[in-house]
Amino acid sequence: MKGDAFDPDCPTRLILDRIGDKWSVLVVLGLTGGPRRFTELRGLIGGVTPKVLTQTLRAMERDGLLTRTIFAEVPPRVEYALTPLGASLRRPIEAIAAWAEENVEAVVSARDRHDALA
Amino acid sequence: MKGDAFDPDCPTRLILDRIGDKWSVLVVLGLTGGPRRFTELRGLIGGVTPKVLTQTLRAMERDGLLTRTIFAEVPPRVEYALTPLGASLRRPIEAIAAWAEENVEAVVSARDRHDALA
DNA sequence: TCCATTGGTACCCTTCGGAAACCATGAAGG
DNA sequence: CCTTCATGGTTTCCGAAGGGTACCAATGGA
Repeated sequence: MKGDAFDPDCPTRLILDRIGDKWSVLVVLGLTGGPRRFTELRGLIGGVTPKVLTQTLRAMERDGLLTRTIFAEVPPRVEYALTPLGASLRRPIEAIAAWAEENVEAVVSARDRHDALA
Repeated sequence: MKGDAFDPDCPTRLILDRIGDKWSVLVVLGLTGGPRRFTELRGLIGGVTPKVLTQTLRAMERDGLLTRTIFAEVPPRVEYALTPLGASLRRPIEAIAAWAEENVEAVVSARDRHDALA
């Protein structure tokens, strides 16, 4: 931690913005079990619309986090798979997810307590 | 990882959304060295506007991640400090930040390569 | 009297995320 | 020959959220 993440022009911020996208996090988690097709991912990740999923996947492909492979078949088949770079994100992301699961209750009760005296 | 983070109604998603807020991450990092005042944080975190910083701090207070202490002085003084719950977020957040710093170069070069053939 | 400091608000505008509808391809079925 | 179906998106529209700038209240000090 060199602290330069505070500088808005530091590229590290750029990464935080990408990870800050909740869908990217879920895509990484969704692809940990191996390659998946568009519709598969769409079903796996509840609540994502096709437009936003496309945007997310394109951006992650652009950043080298995953590959997009088109098979010239009918009906069309497109597979998404994590690159080694994308796979290396799993560990920190799972750390966040684990924290979330452990502390959901504390956060929710804090929120309820706060709302109670509002 | 129970996998229920994929369920949009799972409270874990709620946490991911909060962490997904890039400003929250930077606030946690900014408060690791001890309590700070509003203007201090504002200066430390480059590029944040007062409105958004206020929103972020209020939401984090609501969720029990930090405390907001007002001193009845003139000029007014307000200190923000991490709660134990908020402090426990440091470890996973620093893991993400470390990943970002290690892999910034790879991501940026992937992006450049992609843009080159566009 | 006028100014400076602090911790915000109020206002406005641009952008982004989300919902719903639509589309091109081509094999398969009738 | 015409229709149907599946896939992997795209297009359009809308409301909400993000962000920039200006401003404010309180009070001590010059």
